Amino acid sequence: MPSKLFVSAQEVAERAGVSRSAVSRTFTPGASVSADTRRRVLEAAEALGYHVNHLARGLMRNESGIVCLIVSDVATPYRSALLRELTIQLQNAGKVAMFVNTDRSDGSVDRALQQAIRYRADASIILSGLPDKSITQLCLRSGQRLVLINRDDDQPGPLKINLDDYESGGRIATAFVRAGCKTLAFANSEAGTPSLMGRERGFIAAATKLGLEVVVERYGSTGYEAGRVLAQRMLTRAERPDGVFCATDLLACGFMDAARHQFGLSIPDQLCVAGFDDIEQASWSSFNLTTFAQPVMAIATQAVKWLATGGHEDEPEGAHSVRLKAELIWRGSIRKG
Amino acid sequence: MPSKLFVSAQEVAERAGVSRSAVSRTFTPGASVSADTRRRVLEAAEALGYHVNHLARGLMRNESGIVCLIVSDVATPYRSALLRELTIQLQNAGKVAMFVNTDRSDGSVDRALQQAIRYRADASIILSGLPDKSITQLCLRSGQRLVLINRDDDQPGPLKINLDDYESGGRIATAFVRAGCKTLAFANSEAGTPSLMGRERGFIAAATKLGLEVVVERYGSTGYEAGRVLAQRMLTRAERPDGVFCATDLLACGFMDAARHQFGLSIPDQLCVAGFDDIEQASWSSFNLTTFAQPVMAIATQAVKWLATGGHEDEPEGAHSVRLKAELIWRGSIRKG
DNA sequence: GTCGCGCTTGCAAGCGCGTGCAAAGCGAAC
DNA sequence: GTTCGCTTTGCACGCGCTTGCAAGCGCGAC
Repeated sequence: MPSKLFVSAQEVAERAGVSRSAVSRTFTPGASVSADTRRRVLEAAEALGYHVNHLARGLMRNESGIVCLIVSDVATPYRSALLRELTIQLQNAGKVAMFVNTDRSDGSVDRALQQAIRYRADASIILSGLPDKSITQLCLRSGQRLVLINRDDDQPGPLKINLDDYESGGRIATAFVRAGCKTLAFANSEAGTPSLMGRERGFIAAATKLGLEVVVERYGSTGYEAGRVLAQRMLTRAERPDGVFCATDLLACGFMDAARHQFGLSIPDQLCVAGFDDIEQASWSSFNLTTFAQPVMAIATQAVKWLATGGHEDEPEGAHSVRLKAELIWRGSIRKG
Repeated sequence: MPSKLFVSAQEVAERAGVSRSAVSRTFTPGASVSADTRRRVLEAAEALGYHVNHLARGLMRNESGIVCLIVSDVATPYRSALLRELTIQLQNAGKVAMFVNTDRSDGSVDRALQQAIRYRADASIILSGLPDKSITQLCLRSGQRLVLINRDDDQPGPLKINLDDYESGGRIATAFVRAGCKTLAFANSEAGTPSLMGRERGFIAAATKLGLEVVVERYGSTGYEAGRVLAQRMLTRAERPDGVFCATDLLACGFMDAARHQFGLSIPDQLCVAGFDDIEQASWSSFNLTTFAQPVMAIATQAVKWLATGGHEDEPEGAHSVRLKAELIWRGSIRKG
């Protein structure tokens, strides 16, 4: 099957009339090669279609240039947006992204991390789930860096990037009160991740401080369908809420669609809604959703920067954790105060 | 920095009291190892946290297990759905996905393919753009398989997966006529890819055959905003179209939103709309869009199957090209005939 | 006891590359 | 002409792994 193999540095060396090390050095930034040999090597390489074998290089340098992205639900707007930003910035930093899909099953993330280890990835970025402690230990012992995004794990070593979910919950509660809402509600999924729960707790805390109670309902995933179901449940209550904070934009979209088309409610006149993530659909005029923007770019920048600098072990403990601010994007789903 | 390295087969061999080859064979399916040594090796490996180095294995076997996915606009619903399916199926086939983002710039795809070559990927799957002929030649010469999805290139060698775009255009034209539409229109982007143009040509051909003219307007990308602009242009015409086929669902979403919220039109009573892709949003009740479903699963299956079988060179030429059918999903954006 | 067969196992070569080390080349200073 | 210092170059080793080959082993048949 492998009829013609790839061309090796040896062949380039022969064609250029130099030694193999000269070829190697030509493609190693900072190595000592005269301008003349470099030119001859490059010509030969071009003619033969030579490309450095990064598998072999990774073997020698003990640094593969691979960064493993571990994600579930890639097809989701927020996830794919973050993925996009991460891969672009990784590419700019000279790394290449390896992509591993996870599902909800036990050990799924662990298997993904093992894949990363097998390919000697320089680092892994985890966007979903949480790996077993023994695996992360293995990664760190092996010299592999780890980044946890919105995962809120407490073990030392990995870089942890989180948002101010709790504070955001508070800010939006205030906005609802200003808009004159009397009955608040929080629509959450059953996933129970720290970010979702943070938003919930912050929202409830601020609302009670402002003298209002919050009805909380949790159901299903963080997707559109779950939002519809939550609307079903909440809008048939005796005391119908008139200000609903949905834990994600997708939930909010489902919620709004059900509220309008099934319950005939007008937004924001009869019902105020807010979401979280600022996915593209939130800006569509069918939704025009007031929401918090995930600082996707900043998240990616932080992650890549930490990887590029090698993530020094000796830096203060606090530096392993970053908290970013989610910006409130005002649109039309909440009445003006 | 690399304080503790990864554990190697040598160390496992020493701990298990066997030779290094025995370790290697234990992790090579089909190799000859006695049950006893296998057990001892596995125990030692477990204790030490050993994982086969796939860089080194790839070097020997001349088969890295890496498949490179080359995509632009990952954050788009259709693209991310396809990406998801591909990665899942690749994982199930024992491969791992390497992800390279491209942009609109010249040579972007070529650079991506070079990355694939550097990592000695077993194959590359191209979802966006079209590489230079010289690069694809290099890939094929190097023994790297190539899959082009919806790209419609004519050079031999790569597997080409396409849809029946032309026929789909025809089918939807008939549907519009049955719904009693009098003035048809096609809303396209300026991208001009073969798939988009195929839909356009098929739609026009069928419509003229049915005795109707088609207004064609092209603008911008294939996204939501372009759809709004297209609506702006088309719905202000003297002869306003009452049946519009949008080249993609995102265009359709933008078009519908503008038609409703800006022009106060009711869909499907005053205006029938159809799209293409069947992204998740098409099923949302705000849109309830009649559209063609990309056979995402079938596309991925075909691609992975071809890679798994090694894509024999000696098979008949026709086998290098696959045409799949886009299923028409009936929803509520076209009146019943 | 001997032979032959089949299964295991270790040896050693080599995949393509980076890099330390020493030799070579070269120019300037004496 | 000799010496010194710097840059360039080739050699050879090793990264962690697979695999052909031949030796080792156990066992039944003769």
